[in-house]
Amino acid sequence: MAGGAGAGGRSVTSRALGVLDAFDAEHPRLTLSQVAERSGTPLTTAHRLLAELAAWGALARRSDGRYEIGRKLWDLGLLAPVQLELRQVASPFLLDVHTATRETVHLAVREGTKALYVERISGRESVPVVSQVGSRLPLHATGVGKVLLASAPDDVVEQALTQPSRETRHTVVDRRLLARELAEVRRRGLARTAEEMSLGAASVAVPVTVDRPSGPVVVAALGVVVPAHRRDVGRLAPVLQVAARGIGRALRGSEQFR
Amino acid sequence: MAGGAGAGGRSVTSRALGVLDAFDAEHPRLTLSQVAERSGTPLTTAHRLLAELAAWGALARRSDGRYEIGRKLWDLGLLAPVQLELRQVASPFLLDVHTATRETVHLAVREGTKALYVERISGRESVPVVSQVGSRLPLHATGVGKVLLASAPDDVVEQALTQPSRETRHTVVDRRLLARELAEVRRRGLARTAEEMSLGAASVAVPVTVDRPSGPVVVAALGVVVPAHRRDVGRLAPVLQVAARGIGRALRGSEQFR
DNA sequence: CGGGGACTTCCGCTGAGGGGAAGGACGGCG
DNA sequence: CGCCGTCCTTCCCCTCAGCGGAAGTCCCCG
Repeated sequence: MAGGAGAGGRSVTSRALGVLDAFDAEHPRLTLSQVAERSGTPLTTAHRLLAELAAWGALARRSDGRYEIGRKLWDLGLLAPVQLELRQVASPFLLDVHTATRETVHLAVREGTKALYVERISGRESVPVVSQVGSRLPLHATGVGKVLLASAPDDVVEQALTQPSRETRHTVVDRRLLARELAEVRRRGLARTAEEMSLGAASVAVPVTVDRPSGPVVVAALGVVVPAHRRDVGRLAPVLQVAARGIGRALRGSEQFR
Repeated sequence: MAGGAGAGGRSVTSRALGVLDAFDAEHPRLTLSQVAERSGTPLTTAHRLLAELAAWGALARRSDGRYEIGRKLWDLGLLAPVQLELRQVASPFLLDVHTATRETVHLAVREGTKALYVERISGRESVPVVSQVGSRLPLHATGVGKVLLASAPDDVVEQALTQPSRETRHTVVDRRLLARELAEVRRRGLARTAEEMSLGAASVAVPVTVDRPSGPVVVAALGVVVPAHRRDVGRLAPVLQVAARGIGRALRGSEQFR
């Protein structure tokens, strides 16, 4: 093929994959020109690549001309063993928590300076929240995030406390305050937030810990999101802690998860 | 690029995607040579493509040399709006059914002559079953399958009843018998199976119906899987029916779902 | 009715990529 | 202990797949 020398310089098989990179959680449906722009691919090339990918089933083309991820990538994606073991082991426990609370339950792991939500259960009466399986949210503004941050290496904490994003008017962005909160989380083994990520929602989260020869390790965080006005938030902690301990126990002795 | 003239003749951007085709539910982890063989790609080429895909994050390479689907494809796959609306609307109802029964709950749609499982909830005490989100199981051997088949067009029924696969020794493979069962399913609005897909598991399923101007249309099937020895299977039907009706009602007025 | 933005089709030139060949790295066997 | 079979990796030359500029089509909007 020619031209490749142009801008960017993807080395990955042609630009095909670059085109897929244009799609993300904020941009799940794109028009031809959006894809071309976002991926830095010349329009003509993007046009052909999209057509090929669509023919293969990786993308689907809607009647309005927009492209979106298709069945084939969905299928392939489901085969990815992302935290597979953790999710399988934890799912029943999340259900238990949901049954007990009727609220939205989350399981997240730390990925860099983000909380990656790997499992989620949400009922009809639960508060609507942004998180979905696959979401990555900031560590400093969510319950599970604070729990994960509290056990993260210093350099990660350092990064996370540098210019924390303001998500709502309640987000704690003061470095000292956040540091103090983290200490508190470590001491109590429990994190709380109140409308720091989305208005109307509060959360409680606890660490999921596995005992290793070298000592206990936090491998995930388990949390519930409740309406901000709910007063009995304290009641939720014990339920979470029991579940988290159950998960930790169930994980022990199993393969590694990472 | 050269050689392309070889066997096969993929027209999709190089062979890169062909290589991904080698991965499926039965073969989620493959070695280089397996990929090469399964995709009909020369070993050398497969080697390079896998390396490129791995560098991009589409694939991950395990320490044992096997490749598996990586984080990137997982992310992309989650963006696919496969039955998105149906799943979002139905999830809370599945939770309700699970809460009431403590058994594995499934939501499936028909895809050709297969039942595609689009949502699933499974608790700790539930019977272990093969189905997962993304699984495709035969229509004639599962509860949700029978429900979907009962409302399928004639040619699909025709195909499904031709050489039905034998999954266990209890699978009904006799054409007349299956046809009679379908009639029964239509009449009662309810399907049952007993160890037809996996030993030890029985199931009950009902259709999820949406009222259209042209009349009611079955858009999905809702089912539970229970231990084969459980005697009160009849008790489950009402729960399912209430939930199915709830889903149908919630779906009405919303966009279409294919 | 004319201008502009978005999409589609064409096609010639070229360097990206196909894949044969050869070179490790194991591991089992005689 | 050396030989051979299997699997993975590296090299590199030749070729045509595919890049992308240009021109054409559609449709909306003023």
